[in-house]
Amino acid sequence: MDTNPNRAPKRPDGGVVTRFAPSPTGYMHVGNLRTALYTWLTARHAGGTFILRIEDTDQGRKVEGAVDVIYKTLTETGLTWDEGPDKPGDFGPYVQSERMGIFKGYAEQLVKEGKAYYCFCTEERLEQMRQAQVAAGQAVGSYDRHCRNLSQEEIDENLRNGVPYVIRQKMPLEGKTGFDDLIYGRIEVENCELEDQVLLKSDGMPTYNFANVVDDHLMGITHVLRGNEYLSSTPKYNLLYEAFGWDKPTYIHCPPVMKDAHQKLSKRNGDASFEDLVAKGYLSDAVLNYLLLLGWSPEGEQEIFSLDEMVAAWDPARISKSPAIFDPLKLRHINFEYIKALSPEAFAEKAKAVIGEELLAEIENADLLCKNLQPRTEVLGEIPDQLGFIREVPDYDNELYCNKKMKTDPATALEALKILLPVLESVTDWSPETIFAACAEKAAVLEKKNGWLLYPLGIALAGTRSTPGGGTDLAVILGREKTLERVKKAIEKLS
RNA sequence: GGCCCGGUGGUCAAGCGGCUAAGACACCGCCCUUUCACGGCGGUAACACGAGUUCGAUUCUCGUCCGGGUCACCA
Repeated sequence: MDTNPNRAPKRPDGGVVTRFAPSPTGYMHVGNLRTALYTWLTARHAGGTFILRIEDTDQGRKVEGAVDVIYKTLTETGLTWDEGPDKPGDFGPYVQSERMGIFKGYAEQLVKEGKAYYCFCTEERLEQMRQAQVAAGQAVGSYDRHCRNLSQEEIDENLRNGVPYVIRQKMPLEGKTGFDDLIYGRIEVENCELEDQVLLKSDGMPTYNFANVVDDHLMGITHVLRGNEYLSSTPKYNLLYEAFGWDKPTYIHCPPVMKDAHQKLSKRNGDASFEDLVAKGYLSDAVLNYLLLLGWSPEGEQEIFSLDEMVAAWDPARISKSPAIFDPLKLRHINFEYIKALSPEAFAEKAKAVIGEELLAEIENADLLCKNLQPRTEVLGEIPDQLGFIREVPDYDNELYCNKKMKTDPATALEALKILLPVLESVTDWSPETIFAACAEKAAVLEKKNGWLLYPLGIALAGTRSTPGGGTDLAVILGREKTLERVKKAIEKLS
């Protein structure tokens, strides 16, 4: 294995290279998606390279088709990647499980240089050590560096005898280690707080932290975006870069997306996945737009951003330091903005898909319905809730006819409907304009407000106060036959 | 517990020594109107607390409190 870092392919200097490195768990939860977005934006804003690396070394939770979910989500949201498992570049492989062979050499290089050492401690010894620490009232968890100063003879003998070992990094014993984070600024820790971390496990595989540093370096990553739970381990990352003499990346740690003040948003907490939101009728662009604003703010007042506008406006330094609670209500609103911006045709297509063939068949004028639905729809999946009246008029109380502003009550409604029935029957061209004109004309003759006549029509036709359209629109949506039939029934009910 | 990070209205947030402390969502009211919405206009509501620095602190420093993260041969 060639472990000479100078032999690894190098990217041209100056370009920003970022990477999104999800583990394939079978879903994309919105916190991850937000990280992907921020990472992508950081690359795109700088005209750099965005890499997709799959971290699939978590043997415990392999899920079939999980990688496809990642591809699908990124594709659907427009977060295109330049290199990835399906887009080989010069810095692959891009699936971590296929990279397992390259780490041992790097770890051994550090041993040779005296920056790391073989540790032959057994699980039992480590356990005893911890118990002793507890007994002594010391802080638990830190390795006592027993093998750090083994003699060369001891080491050689152990190796000869095939004693299992791990490779640990030698941490400095004194002083401080710090790093600069683009969001959090300078962060320093005492080196004595740092454990001699394991780089290579006894099975020859790298630990996550080690693999990450090596992979990021080999892939030429210049900006590392990740959750701020890594803030405490970043000094160790830096020490590793220093041990190898590699250039350190710019760190950009993002605060978490929360479910409430105490818990992170997670798969366990229910509908935190992108797929679920889309299934409920949120537009993928809207979800992405909401996520953009959850933990980041632009310089101006703009809130709705196309992908291109995001790229132009992006400034990672404006990422917030504190956690952000995911607010479904705000998401609804953003989604609503996107729905309103849809062309009537585009909306109708989406709406009809949700309504379904069966119900559609009972609607006389679906386009008019959709036109009325568009400004009343925040989430596509909730459209059917507004359509209960189409099949049949629900049971309702005649008190529904009371409306102060329209000056109506059951008595006036009966009067109005009786007047309306012949008017409607006489309409030959069953269009919204004609029907409304006929009704309005009648109202004028009666010297009543339109609402006095038409509010009762809406109740008669739908049996509910809130409907996608006024009385005359409902008449068109339901069709002539149903309309006349329902008006007659309502008159009976009121009589 | 040690170490690290955070703390502006209910939520997202602007602010980066001097402001009547933006804006958005939500909520309330009014207008528009053939219902409900959309839209328009207006309103309620915040700098966790205590010291210090300063002529002056939401902005800087320290402490307290609260919240989160992290302390594996897991990723």
